[in-house]
Parts: sequence; C-alpha cells; structure tokens
Amino acid sequence: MGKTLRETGKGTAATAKLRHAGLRPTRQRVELASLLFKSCDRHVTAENLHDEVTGAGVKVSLATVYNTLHQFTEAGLLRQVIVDAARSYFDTNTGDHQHFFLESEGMLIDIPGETIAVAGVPAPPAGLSIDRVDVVVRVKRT
Amino acid sequence: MGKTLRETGKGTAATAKLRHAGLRPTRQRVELASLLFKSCDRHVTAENLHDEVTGAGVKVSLATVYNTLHQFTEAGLLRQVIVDAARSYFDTNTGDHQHFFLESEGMLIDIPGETIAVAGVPAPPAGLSIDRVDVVVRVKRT
DNA sequence: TCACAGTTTAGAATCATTCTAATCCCGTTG
DNA sequence: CAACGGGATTAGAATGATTCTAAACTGTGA
Repeated sequence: MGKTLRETGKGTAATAKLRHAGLRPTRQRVELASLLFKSCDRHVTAENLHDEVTGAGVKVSLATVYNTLHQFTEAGLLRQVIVDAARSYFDTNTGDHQHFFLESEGMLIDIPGETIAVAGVPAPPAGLSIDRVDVVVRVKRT
Repeated sequence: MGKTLRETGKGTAATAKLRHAGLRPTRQRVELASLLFKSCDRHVTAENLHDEVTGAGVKVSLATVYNTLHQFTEAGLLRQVIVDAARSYFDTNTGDHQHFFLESEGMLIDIPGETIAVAGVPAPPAGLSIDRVDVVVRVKRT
C-alpha cells in the first residue's frame, strides 16, 4: 500500500496514451484510463466506472467521470454506444464493430466488424451523408 | 367549433382501433390515436405529441401522453425507437424496417424492411436468443 | 519556484420520465 | 336512466441520469 504511480507502473502506459490524445495526464484521468484500458473491450456506464474507481480506493467525483468519459470519446479513445434509453454506455473498442445487447441486465457484447455485413443501405435524402451504420442485436434470456 | 367526436368522424376509426387493442377508448386515447394514426409513418416523442395535442386545443396531461405511448407500444400499435440518449421516439410503423437518424435535428426517416439486409449475425452466447436486429443509419448534414 | 490555464469537485440545477394519491369517467348493472 | 366499480387521468412531487456552476486545485512551461 501507499505505492505511487511510478511504483505500480500504472502511469507510464496511460500517461502516454493521454498525452498522445492531447489530454493533460492528471491523477484522475490516469487512474480512469488505467482501469478502462487495462483489459480490452470494456463497456462501462459513468455510474459503473465511478463505483469501480471508488472501490479501488481512489477518490474521483462522478462529475469528473462524466467529463472524462466525454473527453476520451471526443479524443477517439472511447466510443459511445446508444442502446438503452435509460443510460449511456462507453466502449473501449473504437474500431468498426457491432453489439449484442441484453437489456434486462444492461450487458453489451461485441460482435467483430467483419462478422456482420449490412447490404442495401439506400442513399440518404439530399443534403445528408452517412456518418455510420450501427447494428444492435437485441437478445433475451431463453 | 364545438364539434363532437361523432361529427368530426374522429372517433370511429380510432375508437375501433383502441377496442381491437383491448384499450378502453377514452377521450384522451381517442384524441391521441387520431393524431398518431391520421397520417402514416410518424415519429414522435412524448413532449412532441403533447405539444401537438395541446396545440390542437385538447387538454391532455403529459403523464397521460407518456402512459398512452407505453400502452400503445405494449398493444403493438407503436414501436419504441432508441437512437438518442436524450429522449425516446415512438414510431407508428410497427412493421419490419430500419431508420436514418439525423441527431442534430432529432429527425427519423424510415427505411423499408426489405431494403436493408443484415448478414452474418452470429449465434448469441448460450442461454440467449435474438429478439430483433436494429439498424440505425446515422446521417449528418453535408 | 511562480503563475496561470486547464482540471476537479461538491452541490445545485436540469431534463426526461415515472410515481402517487386523489379525482374522474366508461361501461355495465339494476 | 342513475348508481357503481374499476380502470383512466391528472397535478404535482419524486426520481435518476446527466450537466452546470463557481470555487478550489494542480500540471506545466518559464
């Protein structure tokens, strides 16, 4: 206990990632980035991540978690997934892919980008261009 | 002014639709159903529909609009569309189809069901079955 | 080390939506 | 046709996620 960032090695990777993204590596951002990017393909909500970081004994306000999630998203480190009217999810996988969504448990599962093919998307109405195509496979317990 | 439901002919169609759905045709529900199903392929939010019915000089509370939208959805008369974290949309087209969504203006546009083909959806994890596949084509002004 | 612009934060504020409990009214019964 | 009973409506409070505000704090370049 009482280990510093340097001692745990937490800082290095996360700090570099933040600097690359043009974000000042503050204690809170480094802490959150460490949690988010330690493992791959994570799906978190603000509340969710706040509990996690708090549970790890680190003091970060919920407002900062919201701010940080949005900043990471703008910086291209995260992607926001809209599948539930009740809350927003953030996905550490920013590449081309889709999702299974189990609403009853708020669970998201990645589907690799090459797996699903969407054909026949019509040209959008005049004056509009396609930003991206989202596919959500809604599932339920059998 | 001062026309009754019978005189305007509003009641008949909407009333029948409500009865079929097993919903008691109250003044508010008939009024809302008339607005919703007068034209095809409408996309409304609760606030949205409340303004419309209020603007038409009919007094319906926002709570009732919410209740009614959910009841209509459960009865299969409407379908809820989740594309925006900020609010819920309800679609009078309950058939198989997808959407263009212009977030900046909260505008939804139907894409007929046969138009888009989604191939390669993997089998869901054990214990889960597919409920439905939603495709949202997010567009922006050019 | 200093200063300052960018950050964090507690708490208030906001927004959509839901809940509550009282009142109302549709449809049936007598 | 009036009474009744249970579903429906409603105003207003409550909720829950998210955002805002204004003050306190902290990386970072000089």
